[in-house]
Amino acid sequence: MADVAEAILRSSAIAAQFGIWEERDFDAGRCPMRNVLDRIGDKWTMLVLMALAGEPRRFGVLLRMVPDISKRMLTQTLRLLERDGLVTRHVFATTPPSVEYRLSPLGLSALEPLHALAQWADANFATIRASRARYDDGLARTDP
Amino acid sequence: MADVAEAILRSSAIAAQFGIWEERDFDAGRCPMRNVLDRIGDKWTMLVLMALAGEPRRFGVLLRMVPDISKRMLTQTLRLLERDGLVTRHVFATTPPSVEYRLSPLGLSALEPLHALAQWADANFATIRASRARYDDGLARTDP
DNA sequence: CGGCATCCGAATAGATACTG
DNA sequence: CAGTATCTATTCGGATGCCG
Repeated sequence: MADVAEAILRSSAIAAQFGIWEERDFDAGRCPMRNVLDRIGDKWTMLVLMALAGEPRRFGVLLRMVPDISKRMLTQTLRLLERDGLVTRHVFATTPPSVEYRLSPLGLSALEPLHALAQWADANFATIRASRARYDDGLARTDP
Repeated sequence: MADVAEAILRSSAIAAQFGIWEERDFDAGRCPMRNVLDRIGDKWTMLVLMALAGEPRRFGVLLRMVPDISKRMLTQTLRLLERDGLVTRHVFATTPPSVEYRLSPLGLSALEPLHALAQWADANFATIRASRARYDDGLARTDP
């Protein structure tokens, strides 16, 4: 029961947050949530952050760790993370050159909410899949 | 200092999570995080969830609350949320018909990690903007 | 009021080839 | 090794019009 009460409180907090953002209008440039989601919500960012969570990684290592990502997309993702200050880039002037990427303190701090989200996703994915199956089945039966 | 240690712990947990998901391969259909991010990471889902946080809302109300969303996108977003079981749809056979959407218990539970993410976004957005400005400025100066 | 169908331009991302 | 450049296929989303 306590968690229901907490959920209600949270929903009020979210609703209030929505109100605040609404007043400042939701212009993508100024809304923090839209900005953050635009970044971590894309196809690869979250996987790259996770791959960097344990220790710094070199470009080629990341390329092999993150499944199916292309060099083009990995470069772009890393550049955007670097631009936002979540990741730092260190070039070692060896031959052949090697470049290491690591999470900044800011990037590390982002792992907290992202981990919470990951936990929720893991805990509720089965339920969601079941709901999808029911929904799709319902549609399928009414159609033919 | 304690929070640094916690951050390290979290990063290990994330790295471990990555390893688990990696083994089961990250196929979009089977990876919980990719599924969840594919949903809440799109342009409108988060805003719709926030608009529904406080109380149930009718379609037309949502259309006015969420800035710049079109009927097409609102319908699509609500359908996907309904399919995943985060939102329930209630039709009232009045004339003209009215349809109410509300968060399910599952949807309510999702607000917790999302709220954490929203807090992080709000707290760190200024830092991120500053980082972007520095980065862009650095690029601008080296170019011409 | 609450949708669905269609069209079309814009944005995304994969494939491929080339470079210091 | 760590990128960059270019081209193209696909996806996304806005606009519009129609319906119960």
